[in-house]
Amino acid sequence: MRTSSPSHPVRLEDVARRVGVSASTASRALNGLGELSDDTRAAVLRAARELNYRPSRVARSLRTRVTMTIGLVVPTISHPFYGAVTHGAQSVLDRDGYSVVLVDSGDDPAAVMRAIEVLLSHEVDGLLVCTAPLGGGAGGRSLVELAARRPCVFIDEVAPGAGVGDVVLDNGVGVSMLVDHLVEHGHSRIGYVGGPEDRTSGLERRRGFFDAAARHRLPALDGAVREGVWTVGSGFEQGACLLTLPQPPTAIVTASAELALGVLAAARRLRIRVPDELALVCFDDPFFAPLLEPSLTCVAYDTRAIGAEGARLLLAAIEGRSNQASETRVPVHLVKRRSCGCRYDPAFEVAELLS
Amino acid sequence: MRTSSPSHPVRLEDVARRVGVSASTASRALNGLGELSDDTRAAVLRAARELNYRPSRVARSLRTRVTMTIGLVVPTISHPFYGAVTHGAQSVLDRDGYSVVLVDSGDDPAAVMRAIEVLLSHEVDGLLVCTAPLGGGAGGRSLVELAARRPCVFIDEVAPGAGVGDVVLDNGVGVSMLVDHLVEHGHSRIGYVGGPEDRTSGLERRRGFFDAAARHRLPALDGAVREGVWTVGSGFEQGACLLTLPQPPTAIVTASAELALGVLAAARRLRIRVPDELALVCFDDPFFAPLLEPSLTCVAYDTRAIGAEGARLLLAAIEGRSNQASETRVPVHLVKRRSCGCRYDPAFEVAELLS
DNA sequence: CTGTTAGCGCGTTCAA
DNA sequence: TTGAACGCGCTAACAG
Repeated sequence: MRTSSPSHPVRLEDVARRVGVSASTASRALNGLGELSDDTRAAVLRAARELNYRPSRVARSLRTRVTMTIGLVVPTISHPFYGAVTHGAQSVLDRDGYSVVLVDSGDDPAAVMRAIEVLLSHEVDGLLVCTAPLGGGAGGRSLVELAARRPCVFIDEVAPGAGVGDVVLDNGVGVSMLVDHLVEHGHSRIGYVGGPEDRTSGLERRRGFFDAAARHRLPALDGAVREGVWTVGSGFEQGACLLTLPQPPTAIVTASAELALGVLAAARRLRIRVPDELALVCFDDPFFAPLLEPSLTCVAYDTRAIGAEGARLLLAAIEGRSNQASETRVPVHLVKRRSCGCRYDPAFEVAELLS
Repeated sequence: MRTSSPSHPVRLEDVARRVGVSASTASRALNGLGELSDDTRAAVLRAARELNYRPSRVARSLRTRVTMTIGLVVPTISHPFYGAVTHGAQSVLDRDGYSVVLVDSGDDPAAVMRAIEVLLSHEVDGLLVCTAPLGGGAGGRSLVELAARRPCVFIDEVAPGAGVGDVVLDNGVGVSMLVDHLVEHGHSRIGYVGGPEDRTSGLERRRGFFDAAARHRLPALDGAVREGVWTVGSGFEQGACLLTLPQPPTAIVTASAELALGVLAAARRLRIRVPDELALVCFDDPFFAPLLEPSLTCVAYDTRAIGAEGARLLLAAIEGRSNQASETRVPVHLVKRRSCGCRYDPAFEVAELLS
């Protein structure tokens, strides 16, 4: 049985009375505003500390129309990518006194909408959205409208015309690096396993593959560019298809780590040795990549920086420091290990683990 | 340049005026309270929809002293464990209309305190804390005080005397299962690599190891029980120590997946074959465990269920349905793969991947 | 430099 | 069944 203790045991008025000043003076002292004598200010601060005064944020928010909260929408917080994005964003926001209201919406566009609605109803000062249907569709329109109610930054997703900016990985460049490297190893029959193409990352990575293939004038292989979902199981299925083709590719690029794991499993099942009979490389650099057998050659990037940069963009817009929408591309780089056919430096291997 | 649009374009009063009733009547209609005629209620609801009315949660919160938010404190949101806990908690809370305010505090007790302070200042209705110094210390006391201001459930941490409950893994049972299984394989020289023992999981897992070792009357090996931190690098270091002992163990239990990966790397570096020369098993079942070479025998559990159960406990306390603190233990189970020396069923292997 | 007043938007008395 | 009045706790406008 809980005793119904008041949520605000000590109010500003209590502090003021204790010192013998008005509430507005106490408010000024605590917020460091206005001009007032040093001794009353000190007295108020002391009284506040003695009484263990904590301002009510909701009362303050009602008055100032500022909640000091940011809404964050992610499709799957349990995925390390979004976890790291969240970490990066949260640390930047926290430094500026903002708190994060998190909604794990899943991928369904309708759920994303509901998530944004909920966040707006909490009167968040801004929105960080890590998933969104691409513009143009029915969902796209209303998303634009929703996002217009508050400053909004899209992460890992370009949303032309909506929001105050977006921060996206250099998807095309990353996949190009992977293809280039396979070509350096002498491959020309290269397959690709991608993700859903209704979203930026799936779309841009596949485009990156086609661009690189065209640049190197690689032969177009029948059925060697496949689209799956972002899971190990899907990678296994698509990989098995690719590897049982009449003329299977000698190398495969995947659009994510999970897809690569699936392809690796498929190769093992078919007794195809990696990298001797099949080179395998992927976008994403999971922390266990050096420990796979063979260790996985990857395109790596700073996931936390994505969230941090998104948060910075958003804060700039909220605080009026930014005037126009901006698109930030986060750089990626190639990490050569053994699955591509490279020899792996044992010293580097250990260094990677200890980092 | 942002136009300073009012954050609440349409207020309850606007809806009321449109229908021609008082604000209090409109409030009653929208909240389904009081007794009022069906037609006015319908008219109010329609007007609210037409005007696209959204109640101001902060105004409501100021009045009702309920914010419909729950504070969640995690040490590292980018770790899949806390990501999954968050996912589980969020989905349960969302179903009941609560939103999650997330703070990624890190491990430092002082930072955890600050996180809780921030959440309390936002007047969250309850707290879910995934990390906490064990009671007794200086931090323990003030934590108890902090947690007393709002219903609080501890996750993955027992906090005797604080909060309305906790939900914790069956740590001891899990480690016992691992030891039992190694003994079945004929091992008696078993080493252990654990995590920091200032927290529940590190402590209980090590105790579980000692209990199981005593039960099986295993010989006590000098320096074969080691304490590290929860990283791959630490596992590597501790594993290397263990494996270069004059009489190294023939099997190693680790308290986490990261530690196991480190030990695996150390074994490879020392050219010790797993499982032929060293059996290796661990607490935690990461999704890539089946794809390691050899695939890793683990203690698995439902991570999301931990968060979900914590949320349920908290909601029960908030809504007054629960009367006393309760401790929930989440069951664990053994997943046999190849690193322990078992033969791995290929059919099972594929089934695991596709799940 | 300080006090008084008013009101953010809502829910909940009390009275009709 | 409905309306008028009040106040949650705070900050901003205006006076002094």
